Formats: sequence, structure tokens, C-alpha cells
Amino acid sequence: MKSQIQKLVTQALERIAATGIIPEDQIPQPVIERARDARFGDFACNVAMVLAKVARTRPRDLAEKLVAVLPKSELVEKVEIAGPGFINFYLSPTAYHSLIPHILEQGHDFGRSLLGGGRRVQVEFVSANPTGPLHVGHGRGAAYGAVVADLLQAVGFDVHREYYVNDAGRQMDILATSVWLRYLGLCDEELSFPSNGYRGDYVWDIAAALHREHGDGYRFSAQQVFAGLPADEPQGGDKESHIDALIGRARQLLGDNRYRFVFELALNTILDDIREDLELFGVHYDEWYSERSLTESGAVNRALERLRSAGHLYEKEGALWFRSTSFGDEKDRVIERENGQTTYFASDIAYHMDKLERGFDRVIDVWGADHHGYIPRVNAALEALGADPSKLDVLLVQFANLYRAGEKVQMSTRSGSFVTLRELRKEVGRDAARFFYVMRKCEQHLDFDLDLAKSQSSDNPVYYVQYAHARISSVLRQAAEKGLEVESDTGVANLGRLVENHELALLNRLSRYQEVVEASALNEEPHQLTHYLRELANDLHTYYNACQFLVDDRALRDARVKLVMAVQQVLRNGLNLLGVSAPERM
RNA sequence: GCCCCCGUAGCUCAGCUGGAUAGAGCGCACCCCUCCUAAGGGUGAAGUCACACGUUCGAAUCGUGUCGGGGGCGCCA
Repeated sequence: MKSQIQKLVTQALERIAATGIIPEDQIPQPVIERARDARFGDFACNVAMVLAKVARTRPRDLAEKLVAVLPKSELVEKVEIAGPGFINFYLSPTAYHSLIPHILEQGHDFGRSLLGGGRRVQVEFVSANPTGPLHVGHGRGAAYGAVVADLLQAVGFDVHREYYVNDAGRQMDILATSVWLRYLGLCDEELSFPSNGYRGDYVWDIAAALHREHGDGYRFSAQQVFAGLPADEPQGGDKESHIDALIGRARQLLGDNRYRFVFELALNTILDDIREDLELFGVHYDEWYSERSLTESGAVNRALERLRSAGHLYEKEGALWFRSTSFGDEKDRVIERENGQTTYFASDIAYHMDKLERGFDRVIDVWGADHHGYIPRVNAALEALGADPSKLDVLLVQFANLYRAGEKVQMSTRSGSFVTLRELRKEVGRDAARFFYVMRKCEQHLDFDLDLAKSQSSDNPVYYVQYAHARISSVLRQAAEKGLEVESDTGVANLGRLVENHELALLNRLSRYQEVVEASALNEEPHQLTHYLRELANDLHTYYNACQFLVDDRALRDARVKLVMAVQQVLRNGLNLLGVSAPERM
């Protein structure tokens, strides 16, 4: 609709330009906006105000000239000039009525478009270390990333969803060692657990699996394990060197094969758990990309070589540094540690290089807000490698706080007593969790009210929207029970009967759906869609209360049924994009 | 010290990338079931858009500064 209005205005502008009032080479793309208020019609155009200066006339005078040459259209009922020089368009009821058959024909595809032109976009999200189960913070990134990906796909981008698996590096070694120490505990060895180790229950579970499978085959005495190690922090030592030494000891005592086994067991157990968790959350990936594969394929070395030959690396204090300050970072970064191990950053350089080499037109990373300091160095690396950093878009997701009975739920990773995504899903259900997570824009702190998410009342936006959908199903069931035929075309033929304010409000709302999906997608703002659905549900409930749908007047009844069927289709499409179910009954 | 995010109704937040009298939900105060789900609907009160300058026809929106809140700044990932 918007584009059709835009066409009319452009034609008018061309006609005006032909008379020399405005220069022909300065015809702008007129901006058509939704009227903020129904009294200003349906659409408004401010082009007269924008061009007043160039045309050297007052905005209102220019507006009048434009309106005088505006082509006639069936869509437009009347045009008015208002305020400082707005041109307001009032659409004819027909323009709206024709929307209903359009929605019903398009069905699931209504709202989708080809805006993206098939350009390839990668969305990488969650990518939590496989060192423990996903918690509620990851949940927000999961819901947000999944919806952004689905929205982009809906508007015509070719979307690739990816999870970057940090299956290499020191944190994984700490996990493997933690599992092994718990295993020793199960073997009745008395030992003090390192302060830097992973202490969640899941570590015990993996240890138990190891014990079931191998009995005492991996057992060493606590004495052997701890002999000669630097002290842990509580004993006045350094926790980092303590844990590093413990890792070394585990490798040495177990030998390569057995160490590898523990490592893989821990990794695979947790990764399987994460996969299942996300699957049950309705979050699907096209690819799980292994960090380790970057090292194994030589991609990390290749990236480092490229940086080295371009002269961006130097050695200092035994470590290898990347001169990221040359590209706007605030300090240089270590790429290879003194002990010869490459850092996470080194892998990340190779990874992002690889992303761009895979030919994506655009790469989106969804990160937790705590990683924001990381952006300049990744951009620096891309630039140093001669890649285009503008292709990379990092979306930072702020943390979510849970509230129960008005109290903030305390979460602590260190004690291992955090709330997992799985627990959240069990408590409030997948639908509510998915919806609540994306109700706020990502850079906004999210207060997640558990009680509200669980409540079955109109206060709960998810239920409110789902209920609108179910309510329409209920009406259709009623119609069937009464033996009323609603699938025929009489409804479409009689759409002119829809003249009530509530009906016009609904039609107007429906006409905005596509614009909302596009804006949500292009701005990466799923919350726009949640707000829209709530408003649409509200319009429906209001209408339901004010008007009986299944009236005796056949023509009117059929028209109303068609209208609510269209509403139901849009509710379903919107919920589907959010990963929320659209129930037939509640 | 430097960097990022936020500041709009009592509370939680929108405000469509600069438009017309700043909007929702909750909460509060009233009201509404002979009716397809009251798991609902309606009416009302409620605002110095943190503050100050600037940009222009026009600023909650853009810029600069100040104040306030949150988060981040490792040879961790």
C-alpha cells in the first residue's frame, strides 16, 4: 500500500518538475509514513516541507500544487493538506477490503517478501563454551538470534545459522581435569577441588559415567596427583598456575589416550546436552563449527602468516603480539602465549576470516554485552587481513534478570547454582520463554517476570496473543457445529459489509503487518513484532466483545468470518516467526 | 582512567531512524456477563521525554557537554 502511494506522489513530483517549479534532477524519493493518528488519514507525506526551500515557496502552497496534479487512484478516497504542509491520504474501504482475500490466499507466506534479494547472511549466535549447560543468559541470545535469523529469511535473505563450538583451549582442559578429579572423588580419593575448577553437578554426572565405564582404570592416588604442585589460591598460591599444573599432571599421569578420552567424553556429553536443549527450545542450526578444526586445518596458522607477512605481528616478552593499535584498538593483543599456545583471539581471527571467505555478504555475530570490548580487535584483525570489516555486524545482547514474586533471582556461575535454560523452560514453558526473551530490544536490560510468564491471564502478553488465535478457532468450531458454511466465497463478495469501527481498525492493523516484519528484520528488532501482535490481539478481543460474528445475516456473517480468519492467519504467521506456537484451543 | 548501554506516566517499556495534541501494558479508581471462552471488555486520573546548550521550517528522536543508573576493560574464553 505504502509503495503504491509513493508511486502516486512520485508521478505528481515529476509533473511539477516538468513545469520548472522544482529542478528535475532534484526529485527526491518521497517518504510516505503511516499517519500517527486516524484523524490524519492513513498515510502522510512530508515532501512538500522538504522541498519548500528548493522550490522557494511555502510548504502548504507546494503541497496544494502537488495535490492538484496527483493521479487519481481507486485506493485513495481523499487527500488533504494539513498542519505545516503534510499531505494526508485517506484510503478507500475497498483498499482495505481487498487485503482479506490477499491474506487468505497467501496464507503462510503472507508478510514474507523478497527484500533481501537472496543475499547471503550468516547469523552466529549462542556459541557458549561447552563447559556446562546453557543458562538463562544464553537463552536470550538463543531466542534473539533465532528470531533475527527467521525474520531475515522471511524478508528474502539466504540465512545460514551457525554455532561456534569452542572445543579447544584452556577452558576445555580445565573441564576435562575437573571431570577427572570428580572421578577420583568417586574412587574415594581424598582431594581438595581446585578453586578454578568447574563444580556444577553435571561434572559429577560425567565423572560417574567415566567411572561406570572404566572402573578404576583412570585412578591415581591423590598424593600422586598433587605432589609438588604450586599451591591453590585458598592456600596462598595462584589459582591459575595451580590449575595449569593440574592439567599438566592429568595429561602426564593419564597419557595421551586416556586424557583424550576424558576430554572427549566431557565435550561430547555437554555438547549433546546443549544441542538437545536448543532443539527443544525451537532453535535450529545449519552448522556447528568447530574451533579445533581451525587449528587442524591450518587456518589459524595461515591467518597468522598473513598477519606476519603484512608486518602486523611482533614478539615481546616471549609472546607473539598483534599490533591492533594500528587499526584503532586501544592496546595490542597477544596471539600466541609464552608457552606456545595460541589464544582464543587467534582462533577468532581465523574464524572470522573464514566466515568472509565463505562468501557471506553479511556476517552477524550475536554476543553477550560483556564481550563488547572485543569488537575493536576483531575489526582490527579483519582490516589487517585486508577484509572488509563493514560486512561484520556485532549485535550485543544485554543480560536478562529473572524476577520471582517481585524479587530478583540471584544467579552465580561460580557456585554452579545458576538457573539453566532447561530449568527456565520447564518452569514457564517454551512459548513464554521465547516470547519474553524478545519483547525488549537487545541492548535493553531485560527483566524477566517468571510469575507473569506463567500466569494464564490477559496480563501475560503471550497468552493474550495465543488466546486471540485460539478464540478464532473456537468461533470457527462453533460455526461448524451450527452447520454454517464458512469456506465459501460469499464472505469475500460481501466484504463491503465490514464498516464498523472495530472492523476498520482491524483491517488497518492487518495492513501494517508486512511493514512490521520488514522493519523488525532490517533493524534486527524482534520486539517490534511482539508489540504488533499484542496490538492485533487487542483489536481482535475488542471486536469480539463488541460484535457477534456468527449472526443470522448470511452475508454479514461470512464477511466477518473472513475477516477473523485473516486475523488468525496473521497471528499465526507472526507467532511462527517468533518460534511460539499458535494453539487451536486453550 | 578509558569504552559500551540506558535515563519517557507510580512500575515495566513503545515511540516506526527529525513531524502534527508523546503512546501501550501493569498498577490505581469506577463500570460491563440473557451473547461465539469474563482466561474477556470499557471509561478515567496520571508526563518539565534527566538537565543545558546547539543543528533547522520542526527535536523525546541528531550533535556536544553535565548529572544519574547498569555493564565491560587479562598471555580467560
